[in-house]
Amino acid sequence: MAGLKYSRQRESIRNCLCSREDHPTADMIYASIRQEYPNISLGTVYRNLSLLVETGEIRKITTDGADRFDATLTPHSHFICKSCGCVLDMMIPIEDPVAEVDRLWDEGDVEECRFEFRGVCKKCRKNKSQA
Amino acid sequence: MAGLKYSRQRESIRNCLCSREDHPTADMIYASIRQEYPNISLGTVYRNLSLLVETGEIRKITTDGADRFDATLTPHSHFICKSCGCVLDMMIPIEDPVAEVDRLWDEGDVEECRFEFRGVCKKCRKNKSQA
DNA sequence: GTGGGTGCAAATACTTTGCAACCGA
DNA sequence: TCGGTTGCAAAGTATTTGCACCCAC
Repeated sequence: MAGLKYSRQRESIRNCLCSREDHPTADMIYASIRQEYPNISLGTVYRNLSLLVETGEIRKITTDGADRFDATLTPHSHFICKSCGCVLDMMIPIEDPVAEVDRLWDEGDVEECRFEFRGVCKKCRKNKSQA
Repeated sequence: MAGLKYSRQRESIRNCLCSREDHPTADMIYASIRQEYPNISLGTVYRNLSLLVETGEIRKITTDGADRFDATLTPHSHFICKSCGCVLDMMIPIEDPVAEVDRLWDEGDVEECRFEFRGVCKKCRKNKSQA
């Protein structure tokens, strides 16, 4: 984990991710950063996102299609809209089942649990009822 | 959903998936079916897996890397090994939080919840301790 | 100066798709 | 026969990587 040098690009990616509420894909971040650094390359965005995931500064959310990234480290769940694909944070507290499951289950060391909810988001519901 | 005609290939894919305990990728299924039908193409495997997911006969599991498929429809959770990437079924009953969350949350209609556990599987734990 | 970081483009991994031939009802 | 299905290959999408140059320390 040593040998991490400062870079404007990485800093910018970090800031971008912290300042937005959605969970952008690498490409969305790329588009955003390009406004400040028109020469940044998509490869650099991917490289830095991977680095930040490794250091634990951000989280990667694997869904259908492109991966999404999240700078909110507070434990929370995600809601994935099956209609538009958006990802929403759910700060609703749900008792963490990790300890209990780790006790009951003999096949591996359980370290983390993610809840993933699927359904239709408010916007899509509204659009549907108008159509 | 009408107009689904029988095909040996689809039948074979269905059987393959039902007979194995792991959660194979399209490519693993392709390799397996090829022993019986050497001429089957990867495209056909993908097409049929999509069809079976649409009709609800199988489930798609999106993880890092290639998608995996699961013929077990009984509600259950998955354990994903961060070391070898294997996916294990966890039949441990966890109270379904969908209703409660749908009641509390105002941003969308919650229809489904998936628990996803991460950690290190038994095999990898063993290998690690031997090294 | 040195090693990590960058832009670029090529390569990779996974999945979808167009098309003509084929097959089940 | 008719329309769904297949094999093949090409295309598409998402991500990674090799390399020469650049910059922070």
